[in-house]
Amino acid sequence: MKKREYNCGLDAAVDVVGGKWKALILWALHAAPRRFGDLHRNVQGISEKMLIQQLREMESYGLVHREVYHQVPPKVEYSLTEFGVSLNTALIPLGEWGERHRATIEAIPRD
Amino acid sequence: MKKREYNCGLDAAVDVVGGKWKALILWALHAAPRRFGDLHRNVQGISEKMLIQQLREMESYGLVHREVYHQVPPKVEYSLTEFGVSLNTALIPLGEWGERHRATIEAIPRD
DNA sequence: TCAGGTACTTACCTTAATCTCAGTATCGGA
DNA sequence: TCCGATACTGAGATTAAGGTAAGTACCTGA
Repeated sequence: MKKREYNCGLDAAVDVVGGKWKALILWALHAAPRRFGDLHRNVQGISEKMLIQQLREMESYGLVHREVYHQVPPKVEYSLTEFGVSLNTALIPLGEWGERHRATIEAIPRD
Repeated sequence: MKKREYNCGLDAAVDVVGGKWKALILWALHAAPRRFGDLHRNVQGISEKMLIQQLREMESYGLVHREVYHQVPPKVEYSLTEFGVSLNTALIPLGEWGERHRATIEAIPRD
């Protein structure tokens, strides 16, 4: 996130959820809390570094809660806060749109 | 857009609408077709180069229609296609979420 | 003592996104 | 002939995002 002032709500929302991974991570957390390794397996293609970086950012935004269990080997669970749930809910129609038009989107030529 | 294959609909949608400007341009077009200069004035902070670049991209995705009027000085109008309208509609809840939590989002510390 | 499992952390590098700023094309009218 | 209006276009630089690979820390149980 770069800006502090926005022209409209969508501007602000895209700034929060933009980037390659945030929406996917949010999505992966929608059903239940997940451990770090679990998320790593679930969000395909993400590196450990990126995963943590994004989780930390979202934690600082108040979207995600981080729960540490003091065990060895360590266990850390991530879950959505209420704020995170509300964002996830707002993303549902966009996800459905993407699902509905997936073939079209994948067929768009790029170079 | 970089990818050709997605894990879920949201993944695809974020790839389409991601970046700093696309959602805002889409939004600016929701009410009516607009001329280039009009858009430029309406999407605050965007440079001419970025505006065209994004419009062309969205045109190639089939989201935006470009209508040229052969006049001097030139007149070009951009409007949403049906596909663009459907995406815009899917973005409404996200826009509302951003509006509702705008103050919270603006208050997030960044560095 | 030492390997194993989990969750990070760090340094460094590559690529992609965005910005700045100057320039082009067209034609009607002063 | 030259200016103004509009819609671009391009070079070059800067900034941000993302990736790779190796290393750390902890305790447990063999």
